[in-house]
Amino acid sequence: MDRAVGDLTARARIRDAAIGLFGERGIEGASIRDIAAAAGVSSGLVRHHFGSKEALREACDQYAKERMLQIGAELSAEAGVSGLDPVALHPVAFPLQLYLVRSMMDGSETATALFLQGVDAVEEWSAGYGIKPKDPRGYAAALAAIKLSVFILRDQVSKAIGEDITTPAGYNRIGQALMEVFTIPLLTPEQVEKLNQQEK
Amino acid sequence: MDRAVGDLTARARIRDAAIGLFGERGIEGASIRDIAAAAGVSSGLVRHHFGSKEALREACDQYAKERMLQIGAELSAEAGVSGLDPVALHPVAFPLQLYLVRSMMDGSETATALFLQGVDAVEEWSAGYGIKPKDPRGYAAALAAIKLSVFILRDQVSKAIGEDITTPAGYNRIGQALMEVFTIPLLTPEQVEKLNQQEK
DNA sequence: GACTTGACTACACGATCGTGTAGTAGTTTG
DNA sequence: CAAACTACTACACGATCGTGTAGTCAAGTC
Repeated sequence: MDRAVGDLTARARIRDAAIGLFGERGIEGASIRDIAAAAGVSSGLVRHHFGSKEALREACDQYAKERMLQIGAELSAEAGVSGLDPVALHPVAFPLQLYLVRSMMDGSETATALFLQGVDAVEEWSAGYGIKPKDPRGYAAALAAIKLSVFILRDQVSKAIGEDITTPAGYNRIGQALMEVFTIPLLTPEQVEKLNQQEK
Repeated sequence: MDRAVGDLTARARIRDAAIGLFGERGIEGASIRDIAAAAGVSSGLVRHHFGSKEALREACDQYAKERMLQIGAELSAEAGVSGLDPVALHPVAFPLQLYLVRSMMDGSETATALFLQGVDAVEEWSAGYGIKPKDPRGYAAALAAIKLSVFILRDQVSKAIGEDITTPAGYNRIGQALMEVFTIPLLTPEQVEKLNQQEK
């Protein structure tokens, strides 16, 4: 029988279902039986292919990481994009990003390593861009965290602006708003100096 | 017997233990037995005082919300602070903030309402501050989310900068870095315009 | 054609979960 | 003093969890 496009193997379906459910409900919140049901297989098959829940999670980590890097490479190849990469907004990358953040929050080393890699990238980019923060590393870490913030709080942000940011329209809107955060100086250097003195 | 300062009632100890464990491990990750053990009581007493896990969570939501607003009011009374409020950095507020974010991510209405309240505050403040974004609501939502991002990813950010941001020193450092994000314009309005045209 | 191998299911296991029940000790109330 | 109430513990319950075991079935191998 021919395999139609999107007609994945059971192993791939399990992995995709796991990434989806883990990302939505967290690692603890999604049971192997839930994942098996979502993939349309028995729970035993999950164990057969991945051995344990922890191993399944590591496989998801690895796959999500590779796909994210792959998508990022594709996007930066087809257009010279700026440091505020649009990877996170890519339709395929979206569930991957959700999963990685959840996994990261639950202590995944792979996901954390990917974050650190992102911080490195931001740091290099900002240096090449001519930005000279007093603390380049801290600056890059803050920017990297900010890039994920809207993702993590997607439900709350959606509710706040009255528009689902997981749709292209809402996504665009919050993307624009984020750009304005980076465009409008909220504080002048003088104000920062003043605040620093208050703290002492 | 006199009650020493900090010698809380069992009910308060349970609530505080729940906020701590829920915040660290997530709602699903912390069992009633864990919470009871952390509070030094039997698991039955948790049920006696709060009825159910869901009710315990709602009590934690309510308490955390009230305490956060209370701390915020105290801080803004003792010093006219700017819109980038230092509430989140207050030592007492820290575990409360951790809890609220977790609860929010797990779908708490109370925590989400507090977030929306924060967006309102940011929007009002930025308007009074003379900031004129094209999308004031989206801008405020993005800023509110950013304020929480460093919190949520505290472990990863700490690892990235090689310093624990839950300590005063590390906290100060990442706070400064965040201020620089708001001080240094990353994109000029012309660049934003250019990016918008690319998307179409 | 017998044998092996891998994909897959069905089912049972111990542990842990939230919850329910029964009962004790101490204080308050009439 | 007795009754009632509150704080609290011990323990048992059904459900669900991750995991383990046994076995089916089809495809490939010699």
